[in-house]
Amino acid sequence: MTTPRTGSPLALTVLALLQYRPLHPYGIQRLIRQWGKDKVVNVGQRTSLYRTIDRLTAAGLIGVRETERDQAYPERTVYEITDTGRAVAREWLLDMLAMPKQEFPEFPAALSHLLMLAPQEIRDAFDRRVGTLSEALATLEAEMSAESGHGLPRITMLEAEYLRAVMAAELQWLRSVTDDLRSGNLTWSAADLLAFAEIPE
Amino acid sequence: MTTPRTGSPLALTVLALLQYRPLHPYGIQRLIRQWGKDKVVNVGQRTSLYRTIDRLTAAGLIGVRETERDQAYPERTVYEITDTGRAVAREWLLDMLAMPKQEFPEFPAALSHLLMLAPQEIRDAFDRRVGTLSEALATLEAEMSAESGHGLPRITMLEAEYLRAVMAAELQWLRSVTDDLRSGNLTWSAADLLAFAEIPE
DNA sequence: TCTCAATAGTGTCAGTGAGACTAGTTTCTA
DNA sequence: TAGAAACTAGTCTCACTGACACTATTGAGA
Repeated sequence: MTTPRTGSPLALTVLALLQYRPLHPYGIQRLIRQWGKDKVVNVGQRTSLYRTIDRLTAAGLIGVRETERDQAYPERTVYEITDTGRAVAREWLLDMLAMPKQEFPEFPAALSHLLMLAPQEIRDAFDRRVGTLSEALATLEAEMSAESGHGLPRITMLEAEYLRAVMAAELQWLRSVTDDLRSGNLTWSAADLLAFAEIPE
Repeated sequence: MTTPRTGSPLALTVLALLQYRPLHPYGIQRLIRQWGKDKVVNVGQRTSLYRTIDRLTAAGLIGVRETERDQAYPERTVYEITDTGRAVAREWLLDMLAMPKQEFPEFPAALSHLLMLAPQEIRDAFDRRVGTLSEALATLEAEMSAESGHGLPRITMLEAEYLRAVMAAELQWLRSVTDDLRSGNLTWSAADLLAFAEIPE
């Protein structure tokens, strides 16, 4: 009956959706996709969804509404949120908004080992990254203008705005670095390497 | 003997450090901290480090050099990288650089549920986030200028540059949103909420 | 008619993250 | 100088995530 220490994105989303109305797991998954929230929570792995639901149930944050049988599909358990669930969701949300969490995305980690590669290889890799990243940015912006054209208020698109801001920053940084690599503005020598590799024991 | 499908930041870092010289696990951990790489790989949890080392050993990417006994401390197993390890590290690195990975940080997920909160609560939460985030940015910039003053070449600070670019973008976005919230430029009504909540079944 | 996609759920494994626990050693300090 | 704190070095468990595969049924399209 203890509430999980930290609300994961998926757990928060489940609680949030159940505040609109009771749903069965598959319905939650569909709704996440329909509302485009699959950009910010990973619902591709249904295992996680079912496990999350189990945990939330065990913690008393959600409960079983009914078990319906559509005589066509497997049994579907419909869940609803509890009062505790409503309160906890608010707490989690406030916490996740106010306190930045140290996360460890893989790109900066990779960046810190560039010395393993030749300059040419780095350029090629960065070029490829710029390519896929700018495509993704274009897609995102298309979706955003489609949605706003559809009359959706801005408050429902803040997460997309944020993603756009961060992606744009990454792209801009990448482009400036590739420029510097190409122009010879960013070079390093074997001597640098050795100096850096002076390992204190 | 199969190489793990995907190289985690930590696994890559272990391989990278062992290219400079053989090390024991604790030495790896210290080196990560000394070189400031603990900003981009999570080495706080030593469990992961030991497990990663076991996996790399099982995969033949690293091997046991020797087992030394300093008669003071527990036994220390010293590992060294293998030729396969060197090759795999390069592959992983190129892959991680070139192909952006879909990751799911919690902040955008939280953003997508702002409708659960009152405008005032959102403002407060954002203000707190701006506070801690700008402190973190200041710290990072201080470290960067210290390092560059210390004569370290730019190539060794690219990950810090990247982090700074992304953090700055997040801060700028946050500030613009809080401004809009305060100025009344970003509002929403119960009607918006209902329209948004029209759930197709 | 056959295949494919969608519906709905289960299972297994690898890996990460947080934390506690053991146990010896050096260093600071009251 | 005794005791506290911090460092060295490693183990263990638990909770959670992510990837992938498997079972079954149904409806739609080629």
